[in-house]
Amino acid sequence: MPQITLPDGSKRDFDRPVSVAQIAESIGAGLANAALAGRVDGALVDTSHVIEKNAEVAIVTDRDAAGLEVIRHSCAHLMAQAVQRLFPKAQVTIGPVIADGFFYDFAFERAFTPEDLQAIEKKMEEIVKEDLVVERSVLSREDAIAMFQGMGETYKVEIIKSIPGEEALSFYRQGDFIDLCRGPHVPGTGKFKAFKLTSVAGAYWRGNSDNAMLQRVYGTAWASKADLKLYLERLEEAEKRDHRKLGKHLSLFHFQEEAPGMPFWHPKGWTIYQLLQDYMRKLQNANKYLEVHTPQLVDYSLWERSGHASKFANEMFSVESDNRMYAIKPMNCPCHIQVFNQGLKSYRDLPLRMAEFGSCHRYEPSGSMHGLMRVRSFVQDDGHIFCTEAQIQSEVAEFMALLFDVYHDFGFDDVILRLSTRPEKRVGSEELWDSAEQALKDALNATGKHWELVPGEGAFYGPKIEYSLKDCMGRVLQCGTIQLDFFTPGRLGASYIDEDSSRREPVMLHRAILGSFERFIGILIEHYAGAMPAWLAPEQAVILNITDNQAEYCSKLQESLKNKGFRVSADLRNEKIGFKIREHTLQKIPYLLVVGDKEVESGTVAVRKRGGEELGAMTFDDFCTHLSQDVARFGRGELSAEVND
RNA sequence: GCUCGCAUAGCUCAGGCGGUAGAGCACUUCAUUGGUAAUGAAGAGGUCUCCGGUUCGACUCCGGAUGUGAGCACCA
Repeated sequence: MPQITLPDGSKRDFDRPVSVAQIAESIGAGLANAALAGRVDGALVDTSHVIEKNAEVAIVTDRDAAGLEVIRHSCAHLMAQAVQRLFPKAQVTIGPVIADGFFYDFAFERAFTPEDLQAIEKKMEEIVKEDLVVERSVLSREDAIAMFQGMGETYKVEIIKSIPGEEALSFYRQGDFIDLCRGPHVPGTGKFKAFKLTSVAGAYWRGNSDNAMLQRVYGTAWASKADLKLYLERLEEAEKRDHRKLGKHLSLFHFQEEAPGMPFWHPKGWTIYQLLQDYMRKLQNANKYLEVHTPQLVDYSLWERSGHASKFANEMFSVESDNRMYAIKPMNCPCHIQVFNQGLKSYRDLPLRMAEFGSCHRYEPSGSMHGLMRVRSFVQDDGHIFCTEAQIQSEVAEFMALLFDVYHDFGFDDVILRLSTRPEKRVGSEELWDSAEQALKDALNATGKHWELVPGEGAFYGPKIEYSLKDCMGRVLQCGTIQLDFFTPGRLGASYIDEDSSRREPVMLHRAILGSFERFIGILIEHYAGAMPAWLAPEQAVILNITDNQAEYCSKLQESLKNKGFRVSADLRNEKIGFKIREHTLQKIPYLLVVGDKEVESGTVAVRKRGGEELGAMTFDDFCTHLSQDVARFGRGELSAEVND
């Protein structure tokens, strides 16, 4: 006789085993209708799940994050059913929930077209109208394999065979469609209120590029039409912020066929680039980094010695000249070790922090390139710390403090920390890995922030921490990293003399905060929607005259502001003021300084902020103070500007 | 690299049973000197990405290359 405890603490007694749906019914008809699943003692179950013992039960509806997941998961089944009705030859494989939606991979003789997508969506609507009951059942492995074999679903057979253990498997049937699935699922196909198929693309079976390519159909599903609309608007917003689009519109950079994946930086974009680099250089100097500069072209033998050639030969650009093979450096660390190796090093020299803004090239696969986010030529805020094992933890801690400061200056306060530990294939003793991983864990714990463990994802030469930030659209972007390396220094002959006069190999920490400047600028453009905060804006202010009468005053004003170190231009064209305001607003200039006869007479400027706010007339000195204060704020807490077309 | 799209003026994009193309903005010139998101008029501007094929004729159809987009795979 189960006693059910509801989330509000109230208890209900039933005189026989009771299903989640019946519990919902007992509370109210509205809730019974809204019920999508149940949570019994913390575990998600179907509404048909029968409870025999005392339990804590919550009814899951679409107002619950878990309910939305159930909808999306079930929507993947709905789509698979629609696909199989339209294309009986299509085989089903897997269909998981992803952020904001779901996908389902099908094996089919041809690619789906956008027209197919429309037809599938229409068929899905039909199945929703049919309001089929979704039934859970349990089959033994043998029966399940026999059933799917009979249906010609060879991929499903393979999936079942790969599931370890001997326990029975659960299946979900809705009308003519049945799928292997852990569940839970919505009780009926009438529960879907808002979904849309968004795209189709190829995807390898089991994520392995040696396998067949399947057809992956992406979709999104929401609790209501209004939520779906909000989501689609969010996609549109993201499209407007696309750094490739804004980069062209604001004339920051361009790409062209002759240099695929290698940006041509325009004056404005390069201004941002240099400002960022100056900013990092100052911080690094203040944090005892020693900046160096090493060759871009290095004899291939160095890459053979470092071990890169054997693993990354296909990803390195090489140059033959004078019967010698050179590689264009894909990274700076082997060169930094060459600098370290000059002169005998003592333990007193450690930790030695070396930094370089070195131009690197990598032959990235053509399909992986994406605007500034993934390029073939880039510069990192790269640094290598040579230290002893005992110094690892404090070096990592100091690095992290610097990293959080930097991110804060850009308004990124939500940082995701991930520790990747020893992979299967690795070098170094277990004790070394133990202490290295522990040092990283201690440093992470010392931050007091939440961090995730990613087992087995470390590099073969050492564990690493990766730092991802969340932009204003909620997208997660990996930028910073610190990697321990027990391998490369020894391989390239780095050593120091320890206290006891013995020769030892230093540990090397590879580290970056921004990652590559290219990618980071791409991220900033999208984060700020192109409206860079004053400290980074390529043009901080534009002076606009009303008529030719004020031209001379404007030119002098511009000169004075430039002398103060501000980036200011003057637009003295014979155009109406409204026209100029519009043009420079679209160029997202932080401050527009309007000068008419009134201002000339009073020796002021009329200041208009980006976004339209009028600050009124100001003297030259007042404006300088205002702009200086704005610059000093960096991008801390910067709100995303509205996007104009 | 793989699957499927896309490639037309500086930019954003139309277009055509296969008969060598159009708009808006930008640009140039002229008029206009105007107070906070588009002053008016005129003009100039294109090997329709490249290389083959089919055809009397290809920007349009077919094949390939390159670039690019969405995914997948990769990311020292």
